[in-house]
Amino acid sequence: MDEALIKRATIKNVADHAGVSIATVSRIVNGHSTVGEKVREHVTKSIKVLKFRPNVIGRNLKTSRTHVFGIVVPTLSNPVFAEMVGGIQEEARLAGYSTLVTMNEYQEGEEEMAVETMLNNRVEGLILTVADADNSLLCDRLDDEDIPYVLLYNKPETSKRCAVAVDNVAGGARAAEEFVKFGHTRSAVIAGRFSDSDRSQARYEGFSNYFKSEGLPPPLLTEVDFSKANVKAAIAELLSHPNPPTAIFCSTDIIAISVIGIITSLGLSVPGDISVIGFDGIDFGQLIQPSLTTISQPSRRMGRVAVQLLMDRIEGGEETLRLMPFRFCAGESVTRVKQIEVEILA
Amino acid sequence: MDEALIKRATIKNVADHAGVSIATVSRIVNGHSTVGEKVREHVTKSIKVLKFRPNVIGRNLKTSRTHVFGIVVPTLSNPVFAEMVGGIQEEARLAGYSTLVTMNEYQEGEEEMAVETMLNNRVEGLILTVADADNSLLCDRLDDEDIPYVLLYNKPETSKRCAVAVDNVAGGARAAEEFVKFGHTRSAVIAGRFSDSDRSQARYEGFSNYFKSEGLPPPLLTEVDFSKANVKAAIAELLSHPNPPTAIFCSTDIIAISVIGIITSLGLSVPGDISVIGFDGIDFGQLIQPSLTTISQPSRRMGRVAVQLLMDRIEGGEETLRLMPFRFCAGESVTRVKQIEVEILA
DNA sequence: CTGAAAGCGCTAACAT
DNA sequence: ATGTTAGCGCTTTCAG
Repeated sequence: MDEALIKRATIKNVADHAGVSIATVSRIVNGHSTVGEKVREHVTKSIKVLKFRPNVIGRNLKTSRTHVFGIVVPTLSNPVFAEMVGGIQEEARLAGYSTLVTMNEYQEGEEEMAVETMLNNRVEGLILTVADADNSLLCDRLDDEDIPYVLLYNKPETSKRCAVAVDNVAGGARAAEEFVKFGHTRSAVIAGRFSDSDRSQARYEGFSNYFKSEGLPPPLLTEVDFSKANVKAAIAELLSHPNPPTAIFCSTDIIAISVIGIITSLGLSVPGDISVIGFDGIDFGQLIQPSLTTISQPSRRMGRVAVQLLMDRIEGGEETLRLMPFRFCAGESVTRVKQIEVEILA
Repeated sequence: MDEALIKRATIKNVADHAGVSIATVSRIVNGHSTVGEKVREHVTKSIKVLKFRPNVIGRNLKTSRTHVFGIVVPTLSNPVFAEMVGGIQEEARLAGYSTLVTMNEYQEGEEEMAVETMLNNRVEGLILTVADADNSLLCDRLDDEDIPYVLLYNKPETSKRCAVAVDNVAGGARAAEEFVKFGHTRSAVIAGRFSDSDRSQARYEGFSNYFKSEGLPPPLLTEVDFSKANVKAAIAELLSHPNPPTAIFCSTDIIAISVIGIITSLGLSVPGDISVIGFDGIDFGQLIQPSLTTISQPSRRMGRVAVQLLMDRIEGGEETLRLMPFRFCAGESVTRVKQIEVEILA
């Protein structure tokens, strides 16, 4: 439990080995100023021989910089987050930053500790997705301690926290518009728990409002966690209605894919009997049959933009919201409501 | 570009504020030895007031420990890796470790640099999945520099590198056995590029060998990268055969899901016309219709075990291979070969 | 029970 | 062009 850190050559070892001062070695390692050609060669050889690897910890302590960002996501098992982390890393690496990643699996407790650790490690900023952007203890503390951070996917409404997000309400409305365009009047929303995700709630609102504004009955709402059993029960419940919905909007693609699988396994057809729209735009949606119609977020790009915004922040930038465009992605999971349905209604 | 690190209270500030020495503060922060009750209270208050957060960098420099592991995976977009990273983090956190994660997107170049950065940051060990365990420049360097690491998913054959993996050959054979049991004789394998994945190759071998050992014709092999277009072409090619295969084994679930989608969209049925088996056991396989029959790896647990093994290593442990059991996961994507097929052959 | 002091590996003035 | 030196924030003997 003691000397886990591998014993490695220090800058002093190199200096001694090469017969120069540590300052010279430092200069060479960091490509600074001019160093005599001969000396440079000589020292470079010593570095090779001793397998010298500059100890970033020493440097960090001296310079008070770590070049590390922290990332906090609910889970990596949802590809939408995995993708965004990929984008973040791409951009961060370009800027010379590494990333400390943590997921909270939708448990607020873990989050606390993980962020604590990150802050103790002096990450220079954080990128995170929280349950509720306007009402987050974590963000409160970050604000209080003046830690630069940017939210990803969250779109704060009442607070003016820095964020990169799509307009979830508009996205939900877009889904509704599509259903209505195809003649659907009886709809349902299967959404992730509102208490776990402000996005889920916003998407529902946008969807619901559109139906209302068209004079159509409001959608039936079911909140679910991400277990399949849960979704199954929700579907069963919906189908037991005397006049079941012909269109289901899901707050995430994972739920939508699950819904399609369940409906199909029940001997019904998507979109033949029921049309489905998801939200996120994960790759899997395009792999399955029928392919998923969805409101697609540019996750990878959002990750990259978040890094840029975070770096701006650190430099004192003031931009607070970067709204990203979502894209309606037409798949095969939506179709015109059956004529017979229309007749029955008439 | 200069003072990105937030100015925070140091241990000295706390000491001054509380009117004690920094040694005392340190003791309290680390819960060491006995400290007078009054002093402790007083100092604790100062810590609160000044929002003191111990600077781990200083500690790391002093103690030569970082409590950080590095993780290198090909991609996070494949849930099998996302899941394993989840397992790693769970276990690592329990042991008081954080993790620096990097993905190489199957590009060897990025990997080099990322690992370099990790080593400079003095990670205490690495957990990685490489293209070819027995033939990896990265592992060579790690060996050379005596950096503790454990491979995950890779199962070294010729080298005795430390690894946590399932028996991919046996897994492939298990898939073949299932097909044969159901009367299939003409098979195909759609596998990830062997040059990208030694697992892919091993799974193919196991599958292929089983067929041969049963006196059946060897499977048709197609290597693909992870683009859908690629898989589509592979399927088209297979179906154009005069006597196309009735069973397809895919080296990963992602490929399998893609294959099922494509076959279905072609108007054929899985498993009605063609049976499919995947490998990995990702959640999505159970979400789709038909649910995927697959050789499932305990990814999350493997991640946890990898952490344990890595810690053993660091302590001087010698264990080199932890073989994990795969689980045959029966879905709905496999069925008995059609009688008519059998007749045609007869 | 508490304080003084050395030093982890490195960078960046400041000398020369 | 190169060397000297003072810390960065912390832990940890060693004294008292």
